Amino acid sequence: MNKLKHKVVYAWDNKQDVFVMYRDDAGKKKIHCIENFLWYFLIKIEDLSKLQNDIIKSYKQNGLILKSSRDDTYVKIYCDRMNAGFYDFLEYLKKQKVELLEADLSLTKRWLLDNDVVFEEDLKIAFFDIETDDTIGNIEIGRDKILSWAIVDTTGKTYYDSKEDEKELLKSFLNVADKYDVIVGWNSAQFDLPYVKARMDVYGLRWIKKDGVEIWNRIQHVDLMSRLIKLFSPIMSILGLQGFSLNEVARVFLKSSKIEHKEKIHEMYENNPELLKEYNIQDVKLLKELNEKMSTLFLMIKECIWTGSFMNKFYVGELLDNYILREADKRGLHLRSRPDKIGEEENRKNFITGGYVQTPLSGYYSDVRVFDFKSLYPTIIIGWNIGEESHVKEIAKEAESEFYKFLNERKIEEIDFEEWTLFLRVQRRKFDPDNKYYQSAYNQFFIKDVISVVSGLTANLLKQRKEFKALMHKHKEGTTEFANARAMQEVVKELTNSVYGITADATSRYYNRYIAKSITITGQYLNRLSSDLIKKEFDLTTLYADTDSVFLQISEDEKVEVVHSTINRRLNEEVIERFGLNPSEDLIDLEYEKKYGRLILADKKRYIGHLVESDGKPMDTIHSRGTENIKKDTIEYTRRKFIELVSLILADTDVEVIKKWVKDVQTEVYNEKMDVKDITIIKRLSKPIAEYKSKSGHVRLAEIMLNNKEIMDTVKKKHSWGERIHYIVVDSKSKNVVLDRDFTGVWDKAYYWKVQIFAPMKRLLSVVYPEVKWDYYEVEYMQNTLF
DNA sequence: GCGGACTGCTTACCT
DNA sequence: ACAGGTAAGCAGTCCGCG
Repeated sequence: MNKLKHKVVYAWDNKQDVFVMYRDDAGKKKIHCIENFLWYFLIKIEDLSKLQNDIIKSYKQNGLILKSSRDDTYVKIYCDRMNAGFYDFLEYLKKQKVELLEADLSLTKRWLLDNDVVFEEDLKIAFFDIETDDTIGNIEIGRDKILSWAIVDTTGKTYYDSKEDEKELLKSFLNVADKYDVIVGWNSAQFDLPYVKARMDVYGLRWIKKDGVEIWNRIQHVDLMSRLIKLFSPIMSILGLQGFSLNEVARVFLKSSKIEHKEKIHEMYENNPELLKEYNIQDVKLLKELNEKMSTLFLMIKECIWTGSFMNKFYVGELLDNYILREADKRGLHLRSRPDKIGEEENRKNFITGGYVQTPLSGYYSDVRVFDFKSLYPTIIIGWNIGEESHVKEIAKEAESEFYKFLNERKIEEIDFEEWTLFLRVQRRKFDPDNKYYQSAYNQFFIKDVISVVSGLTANLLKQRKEFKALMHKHKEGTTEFANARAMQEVVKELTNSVYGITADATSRYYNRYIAKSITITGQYLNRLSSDLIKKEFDLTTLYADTDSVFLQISEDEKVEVVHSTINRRLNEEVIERFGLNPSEDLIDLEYEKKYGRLILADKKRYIGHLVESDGKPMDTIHSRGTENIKKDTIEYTRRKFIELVSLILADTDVEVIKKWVKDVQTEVYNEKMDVKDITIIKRLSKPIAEYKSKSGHVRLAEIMLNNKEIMDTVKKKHSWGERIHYIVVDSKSKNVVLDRDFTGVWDKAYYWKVQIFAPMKRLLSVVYPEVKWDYYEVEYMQNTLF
């Protein structure tokens, strides 16, 4: 095969030929076509004996198997994937218990792995948006005409078309889009792209060719909204971001907005074409500006180059898969195929244990310090050399069943820590008398001397991250070098954090319950070990712990560093002693992260307090996790009063004053006229209405709205979430709820007080003032007391 | 018909 | 279309209750 001299912009296949796009020296798109690409998968050489000669022969005769080759470890089987018997053949192999390797790879992926290609970094990008005829009203993909489109590229070059002949309009869109490598839209995976596709099908335009390939197929697509949702949905409240409409995102990040218009799109099209043009172009300009502001695509491109992926398949699982396949390939290793539907179901039957969540010593504390394990799961993957190749499979099942025998129906968190330690010690003597392995807390064993692909990769990623961080500090903020280093640091971080995820993902080729559980359960053990050591060394009791965090009460600042260094030293000593870890390693680091001057520890995953220090920087803010003030289904009134109450508590207000305050709030709820906004409950739909087994208030209301065609049903797709239903409880006993717009002024005050307002407060109050009988305030308010 | 005890479903969160 | 753990509230069911 002649090696491609140019950098690859994009590649795809039609199950027969592979098309590789690059740009020539003049910058023109060119296609390199590998006709009848010889695709293959592999099996292990020891599985060869499981095959029956006559059957293989018949597959050869009918042209399915084209040829085969072997080395010491693997047999490559070259096949015609278009052959009707292809899937039969795979089924036959599975029935013979032959493990298929890399049989799920597309022709493109196979070609990219086997040819040492360089990915093009300088991609030409354009932002696009379409406007469609909205005369009818409801959105239905492809039903009505496309009225206009706008495109702007990264240099600011702008295109717009609104000609009446839709076929010509689409042609011009296609021609402009094809000047670029990637087109970027907003919610375009759900709207613009399928819409254009559907309308092009009306005129058969999707099959127009240029240089021998369909133009439509040679343009990559990115939905900027999906990416920003992934990046920012966890921190929406911090950003003050209400949602992911283009207008809202532009408001928060750009302090800009879409063009306002009162007319419908079709009215603008007919009566005010200039405004439509302005509107359409403004949208793509917002996309361009958003990207400039956040370097989103720049980062994505970096990630693609790094892992060997294309922009239009930008999922963490896919990126990591490409990366690991490449790394394995460099070592001459071939990996098993992704599970089929049956294998996936099998995988799902196993429940992977997660992180350790200690039942908190609920209470009101001062000087609470939070410590965090730095990159806990990556640390474990590296320290224990966890991975497929290092895993000692011969004893895996027996050692696992020993673990479950030991658990004896108990939950892991119920196990006495000393007992667990003792069990592991006995097991280690039994399974690893020669000390050749690392033992995980799940009683699985990993060979010491051959570094696994996943472990080596994770170590490499952590090392890279350190280097990029150092590089960042070497350069000034605002320079290209700084931006690059920061981008790469983020890329590496995202990948590192996802390595554990793919070992527990039932659909991934890296799924392995022994491995996934070894990681999480060792994490549980380390967390408990740290508490154990802290108790022994300093007689400090851990107040709370969740996965990789540990909460301790330490008043003196000087003591914090002592605790930190002592515990880290002891942790590393203990893992060497208990699990046979490499003595030179000094991996585990329980970092000091933040301090609460005061902390109300309410329950698991629910706490709120006065944050006074974080990452070495002084702070002065109320910080909470899981409590009602940050939950989106909390009514506004409660949100406000809750924070007010917390402020009173944190300010050492006398309990009698607080009791009076509670009573006053109750009086207000029962007697004052409330703003609808204050008592509106907002709940989001998560799936199509028909799929609900249990129909709570918001679902019943949504059902009616759906029947009236006021809302669209929820689509069961990634990143497309359902409508938020705003409603008010009129009478809780009879389950009477109304939409906020239909509110008549009648609402169930007793219900609101008891459930929506007082309950969250009571949970805090009974933790802070356990001696007070707060139930008293729950009872119905008597407007006219006898006294 | 209504409530308590219980289970399962649903939402939204934490790491 | 990378994971599991958890609280809280409601729906639905069973059952008792002259």
